[in-house]
Amino acid sequence: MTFEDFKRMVSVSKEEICRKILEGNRDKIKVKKEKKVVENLVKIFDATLEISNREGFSNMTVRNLSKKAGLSMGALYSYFSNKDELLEMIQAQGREISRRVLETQIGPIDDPREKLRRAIQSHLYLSEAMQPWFYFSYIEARNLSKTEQKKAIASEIDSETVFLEIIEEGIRRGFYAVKDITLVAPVLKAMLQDWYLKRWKYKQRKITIDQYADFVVDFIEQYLSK
Amino acid sequence: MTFEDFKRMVSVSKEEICRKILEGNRDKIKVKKEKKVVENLVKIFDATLEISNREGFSNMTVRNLSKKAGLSMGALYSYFSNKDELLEMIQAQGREISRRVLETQIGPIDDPREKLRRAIQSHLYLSEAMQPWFYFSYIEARNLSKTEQKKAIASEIDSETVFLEIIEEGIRRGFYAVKDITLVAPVLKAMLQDWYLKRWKYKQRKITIDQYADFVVDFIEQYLSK
DNA sequence: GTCTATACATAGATAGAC
DNA sequence: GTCTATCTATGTATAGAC
Repeated sequence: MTFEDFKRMVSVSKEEICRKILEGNRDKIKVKKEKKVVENLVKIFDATLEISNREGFSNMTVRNLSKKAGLSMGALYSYFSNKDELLEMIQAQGREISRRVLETQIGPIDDPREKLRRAIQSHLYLSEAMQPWFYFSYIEARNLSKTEQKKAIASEIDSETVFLEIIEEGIRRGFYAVKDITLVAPVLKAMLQDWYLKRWKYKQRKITIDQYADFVVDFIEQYLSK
Repeated sequence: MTFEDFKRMVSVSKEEICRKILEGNRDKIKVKKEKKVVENLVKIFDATLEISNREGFSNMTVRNLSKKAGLSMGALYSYFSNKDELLEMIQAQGREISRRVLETQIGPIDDPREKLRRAIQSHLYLSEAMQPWFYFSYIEARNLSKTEQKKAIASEIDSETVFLEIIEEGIRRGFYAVKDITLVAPVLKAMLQDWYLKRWKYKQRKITIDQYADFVVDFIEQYLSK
């Protein structure tokens, strides 16, 4: 599967995402016309991600957001009741999509080696297709409330566990060498995150997503091979 | 060399660091008594790092800082002329110390394999000894002015180049396999950074710094080995 | 549903007494 | 060298007209 195939398969269009956000937040959003809501949510999240990823969420004023999104301040507050709620909505949706996509991508695969490759690839592809969301989620997690921070941490641990279990299965089935793998999943996560955290670096050096994916897979497999 | 040896060798005490900051900023700091300055700078940076690493630099108010540092707001402004300058001072000092320590630690070593190991170890040890500084520098780099951001990027590239050149030398001298190493240094950096960015994770799992260092060295060497 | 106008709080920064 | 008091700008959030 290429990156283009991936984008077609998983529905990560802005409208799609905003429709899901609406579903999960009917109580918080005051406006009732579904079409209108989705339309405006796209504007709001686009603007929020753009401003925040440039100058930080706490430096983004609602006035700035209003201007960039093309909605008045009053109108904005019909879609969220305060700034923190806006932050939470984006974070929650990011987690939800990650979990779902990863699950559907690797669920059916049996061979642990193939499964590991696809898990790495899917993770990178998804973070590429939704780069602003992933960057935002990582960087702004610190601005969440204590309870929401716990959810972010749980999500990180969760996706790490997915990798760990694939590797353990690979060892059990004799595909990988028997060795201490405590730190493999954590550093693998770090490598995957670096792709969207340091986009500037890889762009500048003209590294494609497939080159990066191949490298990470190769790197990990060398370590796990007997 | 153990972590304890390292801390004794390189002078990374708060006073030491603040004395260096004073040297580089005599023009910006209005107070003249050297002893007093160092004493207060320690309080100011301690408080800044503590508050910022918890809730972000932009969410830290000068009032909060004043309270935590035990100095009035008026007094604070004798040590920096505005909040951004405070940010820059910390960042500049972090870069300077990193560069210097890394250089002195690996400078004299000849064998590329030994050099690579020491570079990884020193980098981790330093980031451990100065964890709040490193965390702050990474996270708050985005709040710097465009010119200062360029310096931060240059510093990242610079330390990456150190690793790259050691590895190239290792290949030339026949210690490592001849293969494409374009992405080795970037992901190595990502792994080193993860240690101070996700302190909570490694602490919780009781991973020691030496365990982590050994793993990263092993991981990289497996990949580079013929 | 969306706007404008505004209330109210809190931010960064400084002046002038001590 | 340090403090308190205060200025001014800007922040979030809402009320009420359209």
